[in-house]
Amino acid sequence: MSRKLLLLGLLRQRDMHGYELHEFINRDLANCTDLKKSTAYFLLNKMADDGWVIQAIEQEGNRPPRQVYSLTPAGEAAYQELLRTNLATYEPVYFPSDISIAFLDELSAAEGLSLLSRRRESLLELLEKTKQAPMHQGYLQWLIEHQLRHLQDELDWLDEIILRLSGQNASDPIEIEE
Amino acid sequence: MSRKLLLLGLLRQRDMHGYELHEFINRDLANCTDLKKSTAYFLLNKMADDGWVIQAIEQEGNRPPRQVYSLTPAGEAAYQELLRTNLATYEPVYFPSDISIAFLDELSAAEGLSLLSRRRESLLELLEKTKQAPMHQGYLQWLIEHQLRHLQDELDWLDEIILRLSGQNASDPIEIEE
DNA sequence: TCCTGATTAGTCAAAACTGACTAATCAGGA
DNA sequence: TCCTGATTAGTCAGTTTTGACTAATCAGGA
Repeated sequence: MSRKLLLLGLLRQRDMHGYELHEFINRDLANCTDLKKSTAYFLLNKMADDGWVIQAIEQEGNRPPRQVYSLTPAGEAAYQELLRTNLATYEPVYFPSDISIAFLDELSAAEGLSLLSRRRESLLELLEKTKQAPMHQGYLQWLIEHQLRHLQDELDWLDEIILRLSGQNASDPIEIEE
Repeated sequence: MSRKLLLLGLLRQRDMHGYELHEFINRDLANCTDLKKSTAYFLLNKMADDGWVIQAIEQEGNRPPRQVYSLTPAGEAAYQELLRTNLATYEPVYFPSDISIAFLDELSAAEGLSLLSRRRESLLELLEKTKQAPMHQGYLQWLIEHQLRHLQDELDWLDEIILRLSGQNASDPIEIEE
């Protein structure tokens, strides 16, 4: 749903072809969503079937022809509705990397710590990459700021559980807090 | 990947049938992952095909027979590997609810604020529900704690952007920060 | 006893998503 | 000029995920 909203919102600003949409999203919005090329095409086709967008064939110079998409009135209406629904609801997110935390007691504290420090590396790398993200106009910048805050919070949390684990002997019973 | 790890990890503790697995995950781990029933069955079948688990037919009383799953040695090996990979990497998450933020300039500040306050309601509700989550043993509790911290951070962020938006007149140009 | 609605335990077709592949064109150096 | 590797613009078959449905059994009250 949010992916469709994104595509519609971008097409609303100006007509684009599929590849261009995908390029923009993957270069400039990589830290906000991950939309694979084939998914973008799939959604565009679906929205064309539903009459939300129309495809026009455009030929530029010698290059092979390409599909340029633009919003229809129905697409504009869908956009308005999706925008409001998305704004008004909070979609929960889950942390796939948390699952292994649940099974930490299968490992020695030493191995757990060593693996988690590799996770820390990988998180740090992501944080740095996000900091390098190009500046955006207007509210787009907020998305990056949000992700940045989130990654910082994640780092804090990871350090916290590394600390807890460090204070524990492998054979000690696990302490459960109230 | 993390879903398979979860199923394997649970089956490792004791044999279960599909419905039981799904029940446990949806009741006790609802704030850590969302695994639909049909997805659980799909994954279990796949893992059976791959020789990670075996199905045994169990009949209890008069009830219709059901498939009980248990780990094979190959499943145990897969579990060990998935556990370490999952622990050692940080999987990024994206916020589907952020997409509409990017298009906030399409709305008047008043309408944006009203929609965001409904979002705040929905987030608050989720936060309360998560606080009500039953206590868990050992590291499982950490997952809930993580989700709780995260939701609290999300609330802080939401309040921050509501504040920023409140200070803005609908017709003012958008301020971009350094 | 019979009926009703909740619980248990799934199945299945359809929808959504992805990775791997194709094929053209262009830029640049040998 | 010709060759090579990068860029552009997709397609498509396969995988993953889901919602809607089925069908049995059980608990409890009328």
